[in-house]
Amino acid sequence: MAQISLTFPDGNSRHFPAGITPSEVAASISNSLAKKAISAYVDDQHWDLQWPIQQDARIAINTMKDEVAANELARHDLAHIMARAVQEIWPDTKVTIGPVIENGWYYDFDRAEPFTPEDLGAIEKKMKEIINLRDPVRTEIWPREKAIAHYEAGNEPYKVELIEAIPGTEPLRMYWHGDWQDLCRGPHLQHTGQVPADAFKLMSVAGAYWRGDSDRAMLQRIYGVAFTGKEKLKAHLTMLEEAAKRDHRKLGREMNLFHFEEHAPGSVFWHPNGWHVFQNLIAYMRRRQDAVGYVEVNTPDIMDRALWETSGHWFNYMDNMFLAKTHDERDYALKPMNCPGHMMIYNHTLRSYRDLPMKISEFGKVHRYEPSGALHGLLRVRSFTQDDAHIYCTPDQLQEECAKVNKLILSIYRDFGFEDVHVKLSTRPENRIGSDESWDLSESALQTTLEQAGMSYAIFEGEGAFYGPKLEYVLRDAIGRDWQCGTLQVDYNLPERFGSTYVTAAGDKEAPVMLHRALFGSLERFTGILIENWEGKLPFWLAPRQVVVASIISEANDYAQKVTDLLRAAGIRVEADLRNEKINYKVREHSVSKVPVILACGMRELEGETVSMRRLGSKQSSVVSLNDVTATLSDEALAPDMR
RNA sequence: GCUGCUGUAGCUCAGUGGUAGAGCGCACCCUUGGUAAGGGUGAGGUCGGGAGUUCAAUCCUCCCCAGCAGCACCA
Repeated sequence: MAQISLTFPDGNSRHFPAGITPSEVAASISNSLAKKAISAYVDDQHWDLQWPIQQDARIAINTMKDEVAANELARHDLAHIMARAVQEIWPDTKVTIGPVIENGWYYDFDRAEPFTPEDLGAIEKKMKEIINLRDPVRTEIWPREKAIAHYEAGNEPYKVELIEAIPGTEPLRMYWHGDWQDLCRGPHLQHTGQVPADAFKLMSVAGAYWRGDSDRAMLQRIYGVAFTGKEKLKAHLTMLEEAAKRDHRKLGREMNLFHFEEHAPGSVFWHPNGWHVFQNLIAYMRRRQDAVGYVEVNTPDIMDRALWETSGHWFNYMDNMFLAKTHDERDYALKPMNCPGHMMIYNHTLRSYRDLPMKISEFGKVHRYEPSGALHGLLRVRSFTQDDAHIYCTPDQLQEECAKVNKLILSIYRDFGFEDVHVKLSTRPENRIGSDESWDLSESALQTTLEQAGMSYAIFEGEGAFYGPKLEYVLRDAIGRDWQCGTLQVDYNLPERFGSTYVTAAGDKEAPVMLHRALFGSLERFTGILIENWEGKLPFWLAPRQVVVASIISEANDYAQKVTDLLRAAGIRVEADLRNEKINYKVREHSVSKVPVILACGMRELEGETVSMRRLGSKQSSVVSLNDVTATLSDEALAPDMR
């Protein structure tokens, strides 16, 4: 029999007969390892204990102590166990797919009746019964015809479709958990009793399209989470509760920042506090852009159909546009993007190569009719303000301009505490315009930018815009959902559509390359992300109310007012709280509304010309002399770029 | 847009086929209290909108709107 060589993590190799399984390998090492083994990594591939190994490989045997492997297996087995439970309770249910995801798994079912929250409890109970059976898990490779015939006989059309989509060269693997069978890549545990019966929970049920296609059937997806121990499950659930507390929609209400109305779905009513943050962000960005040579413009919100036809939006973006009918004979539309307006400004005069690169920025409010189900607080709205800019440059300048934008965006994110930013590079889609040479150029400009900056990034093949590739800078919300914020896109298309040119040194006319870029992305979304990131505890320079001066007894009211006036004169956003309330009450109220600094004034402070300063989140207060307090706080009140 | 759920006072939520309740907040009064809720009194609701069933609808049915979770979408 042929021999193979398996290399263990300690570097030692041993020979085994070809076709040996990890289970047998473990047994050859020790009885206890054989008992404890749950799976293996074979050349870094997660390998079922039952699968034979046919060639030389590196091997590592996993036990329950290998958390990554243990979680992956248990979650996968739980998906099967859940599907089995569902089919035992409701035999008419058709099964589809059930993959492992972060923290757990889901499984999509087709069933006429919706699952209710009570059903989840019943399913969980049934799952625990199945776990207690300690049913063995076994696997076989089946020929396609047999598998298809099996699922046709069992009236499981989704499985038949899945098999038909699998290339004929790939083996079809079947798994059994007891008598319940599923088509599955594996690997799995050895019996159902190995999954942590006390460390999983079914979380929710929601709709999901079959094969992710909105033209196809809507299935019911049940989500579950599972961990290697019940403490870890508990910690996860606690984390979710904590995350819910930093939801920007909740904090926005508590901090009186903004609200929404059903009369304007997806559009923000900014309250004074929230608008202050918003304007502060704009002021910051304006300074950052001014410092590197941008010029700011403003273009109309409503423009004629003809412009949108030229830009291509009228035919390509119509479904997402708000239209404005007027009493005259003209069709107008609210701008969904600022680019066409900037094209008008660029084209208004003859441009020279000496003018380039030209960086036109606008805090432009755009309107997009987003699908109702997509709306999500400040993070996905129908009207929003972009910190938009378009950079017109020569092809020779492209690389350098991309690098500058990338550098600027990272520097800005750092100012807001975002150190690790996920970057996606989306490349040419199938439906695109422009020559392959121009795509080569623009993709490489973006990729080179990231490489030179030493950044890690993910490539999304074919997900670029039809006119050019893009970089997307992604930030995470409180519960781990990703939101695209900044973007950098290369565009050869729009300058051509609008006939934009510049005069070269030789006196010829050539089309400029255009970069679209937004750094915050949307002021609305960025504000929402900031609120969640800081749990509402905005840094001093951004906080709408920076200081509240609270009197402790009414005799100190005049003094508290004097302190307030002093700080206000120094440019601090400050309010006096002279109400007839206890200091405990005032401290609590202003802490809840996230005021960064509370200055308490009683008789002691009055007599000593001091204040008692308490920072948000601190239990302690410190005595600061009146002379020092203004200087300390004025310094903190400066934005990071002004320090 | 799709599937499911939700919509009662400014907020968080209870409740009933006979037109409504709590806590917080708000107003007023008492209280002058030293760092996360002092006490009392009071005001406040077309029970998301429309239609239907009924002697009677906030409650049951249907349609619409909005929100929540997920999916799809996101130039």
